[in-house]
Amino acid sequence: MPKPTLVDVAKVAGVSAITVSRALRSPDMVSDSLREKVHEAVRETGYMPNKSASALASNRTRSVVVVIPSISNNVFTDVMAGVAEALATAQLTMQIGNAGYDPEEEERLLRSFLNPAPHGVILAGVEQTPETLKMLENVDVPVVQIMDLDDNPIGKIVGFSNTDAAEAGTRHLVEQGYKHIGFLGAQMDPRSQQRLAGFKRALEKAGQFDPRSTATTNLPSDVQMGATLLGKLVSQYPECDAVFCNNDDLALGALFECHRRGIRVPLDFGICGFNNLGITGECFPSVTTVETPRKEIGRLAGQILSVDASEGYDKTIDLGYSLVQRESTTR
Amino acid sequence: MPKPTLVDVAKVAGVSAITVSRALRSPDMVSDSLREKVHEAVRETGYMPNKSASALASNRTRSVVVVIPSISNNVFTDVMAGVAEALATAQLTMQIGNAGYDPEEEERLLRSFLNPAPHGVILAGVEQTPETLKMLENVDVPVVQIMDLDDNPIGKIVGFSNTDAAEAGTRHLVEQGYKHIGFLGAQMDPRSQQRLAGFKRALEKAGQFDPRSTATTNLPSDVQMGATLLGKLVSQYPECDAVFCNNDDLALGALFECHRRGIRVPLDFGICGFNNLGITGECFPSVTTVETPRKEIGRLAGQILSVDASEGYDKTIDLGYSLVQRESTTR
DNA sequence: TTGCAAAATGATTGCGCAATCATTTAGCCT
DNA sequence: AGGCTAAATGATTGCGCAATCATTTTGCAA
Repeated sequence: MPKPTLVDVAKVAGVSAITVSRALRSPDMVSDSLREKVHEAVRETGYMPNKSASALASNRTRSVVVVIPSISNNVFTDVMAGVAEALATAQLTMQIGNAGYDPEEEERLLRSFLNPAPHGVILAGVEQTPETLKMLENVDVPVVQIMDLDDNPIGKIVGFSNTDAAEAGTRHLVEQGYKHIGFLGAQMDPRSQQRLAGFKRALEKAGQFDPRSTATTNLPSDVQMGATLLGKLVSQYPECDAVFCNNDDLALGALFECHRRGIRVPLDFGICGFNNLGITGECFPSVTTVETPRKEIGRLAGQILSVDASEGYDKTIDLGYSLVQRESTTR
Repeated sequence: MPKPTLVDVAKVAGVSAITVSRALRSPDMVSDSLREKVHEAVRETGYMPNKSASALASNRTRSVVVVIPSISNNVFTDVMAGVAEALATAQLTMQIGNAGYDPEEEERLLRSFLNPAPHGVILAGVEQTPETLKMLENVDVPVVQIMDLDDNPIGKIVGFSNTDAAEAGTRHLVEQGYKHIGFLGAQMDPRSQQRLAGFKRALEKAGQFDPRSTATTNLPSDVQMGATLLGKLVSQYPECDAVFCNNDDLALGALFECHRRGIRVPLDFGICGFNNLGITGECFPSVTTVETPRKEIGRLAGQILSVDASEGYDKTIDLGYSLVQRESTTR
C-alpha cells in the first residue's frame, strides 16, 4: 500500500484533488459540508501531505532556517527553545545550522538551505558576509537577526545592546566599591567585543580603566576556561579586586578558582557574570549577573516569521537586559 | 534572474541535464573532462540543487530526523552536536524535533516528518508508541535509537546501560563507606527509572537499602530542583549521609544546598552525579560523577546513518560509561 | 579494419502538489 | 422568473529533479 496522495483522498471524498488541497490549507474557502467530508477522507486514508511536492509547487517550504554560532552553547539552546515554541503553533518546523562562529560557514550553510526558499531565516548577529546579504536579497525571504541591535537590519532584528548590558554590569561593580575591575572573555565573537567595549566605557567613565585589566582568548568558552583566565588576570593585574565576565560559564569558573585560591567572594573579590543561566542563582555564593532575554528573543523571532504580515513589528526590537544582583557582589 | 536549474547548467556546459545531475551526484560515472566542464558551469551559474525537486523525484531527502525529549537539556545538546558533526561530512542535514518526554508527541512529530521519507531517523530511548513502530516499518527508513540498550531495537541502538551505570555510581558511594545513601531524581523518564533501579540494586546487594531513601519528582530537572530535593531527602531520611543524583544538575543543586546548610562535602555527606558535564570537574569541591558518552553516541548514530550499508555495525552498540571519582566522595 | 562489450551520454517520464485560469452553483435583487 | 454577482468547485499545467530506458562513443581484441 503506497502512501496516499491528494488524489486518493479526493477519490474517497468524491471531490477533486485541488479541493482537498484547499480544504486543508484554506478551510474558509470551502463549504462546511465539504470540509467535513474531506477531513473524514483524510482520516480514513491516513493522508499526510508530501512536503517536497508542496515546496516544489509553491517554491516555499514550511521550515524556518536558524543558523547559530554553536549548538552546545546554552545561550543558543535557550534561543532555539523559544523559536521552537513559537513555530510549533504555526505548524512550522525548524532547520538548525551550526556555523561555528564563522561567517563563511554561515554563508555556506545558508546557500545550501535557500533552495527552495525557506519560510524564513533567523541569523545570529549582524556579521554576515556581503555574499550572504546578496543571496538573501535575491531569494526574497524574510530574515530576522537576533542577539544584537542595528539601525539597518536585513529584515528585522530582535536583541539587546551588548555594549550597554556589559556597561551596566561593570558599573554595578564600580558602585559596589570595587576599584580594580578586570574582564574575562573567551570565544571573542563580535558580541563579546561589544561587551568588552561596554566594560571599558564603564571604567573610563569612572576613571578606573587599567590596560592590564582584560584577559581574553579566542578558545571556546567554558567553566574551565573561566578558571584559567582568572589565573591569567590576577597574575597580570595583581591589584585586581573584581571581574566582569563575558558569560556565566566564565563567571562560575572564576568563582571556583577563587575558592581554590582562598580568595573570598564577595569580600576580597567581586564577580559579575552575563546571561543569568539558572545555576548562577543557586551556587554558593550566588553570582550577580546581567540577565538577557534569550528565550524571549527566540520566541519573538519565531513569532515574527510565523505571521504573514510582520508589519506590526518594529524593524528593530530591543528586549533589554536587567542586572540581577546576588551575593557575589554584595559585601 | 531566476535561480539556475540543472537545465541552465547543462546549456552552459553544452551537455544534457541528466549528465549534470550525474556529474554532481556520481562523479565516477562521467569522464574527467566532462566533470570539469560541469563544475565550471556550476560555478559560472551559481547553481544550487533544489532539494524539494530532488526529494520528490527520488522519494528521499538528505535529512536525518532527530527527535529528542528536550532541546534545552545539555545531555541532548551534546548528542545533537555529535550527530551534526557526523552528518556534516556526509552532506546530510539534521531536522530537530522536540518531543517533550511524550511518546505521543514523538509520534505526531514523526508523522509529519516522514513524508517524504528522510534519510534516517534518530530516536531517544525505546518507548515508542505502537503506531510509531508501524509507521516506521511502513516507510522503511533506517532508524537508530540512542541513550539506551535493547536486544531488539527497531533498527540499531547506540547507548549504554543506565541501570548498570547508576549501580556503579551507587556502589562507589558504598565503597567509600557511606552507610545511608539516598537518590535524587527529577523528570523521571524511563531512563531515569532505570537508574533508580540500578541504585536500588546496588544498595540491596550491599544490604543498605532503606525505603525512605528516594526523593523524586516529575517536574523538570535543574540545579534548583537538586537543592529542593536534597531538602526533601534529609527531612524524610535524616540519617542520610550520601546521595546518588540522577544527573549532574541535581548533584550541583545538592552540593550548593549542602553549602548553605553547612553540611561538609565529602566529610559528612557524599555526592555522586551522572553524566560528567564539564562543570562537575571545576566546582568546589569537584563532583564525582558517572561519565556517559553522549557526544560519541550522537556521532556514531550519525555515522551509522551516513553510510549506505550500515551492515558493518552491530544491532546493539554499548558505548559504556565510566566512574569519574572526584572530591565530593573522597574522604 | 571489423566487431563487440563496456563506458559514457542522452531523451523521456512522472513524482505530488499548488498556481492559474475556467466553470458551476448559490444567493439575492428586481 | 430572470438576471446578476459572489462563492464554491474543478481542470490543466509545470515546478526541478532522478529513475528508467535508449543511444552513442570508446577501447580493444582478433
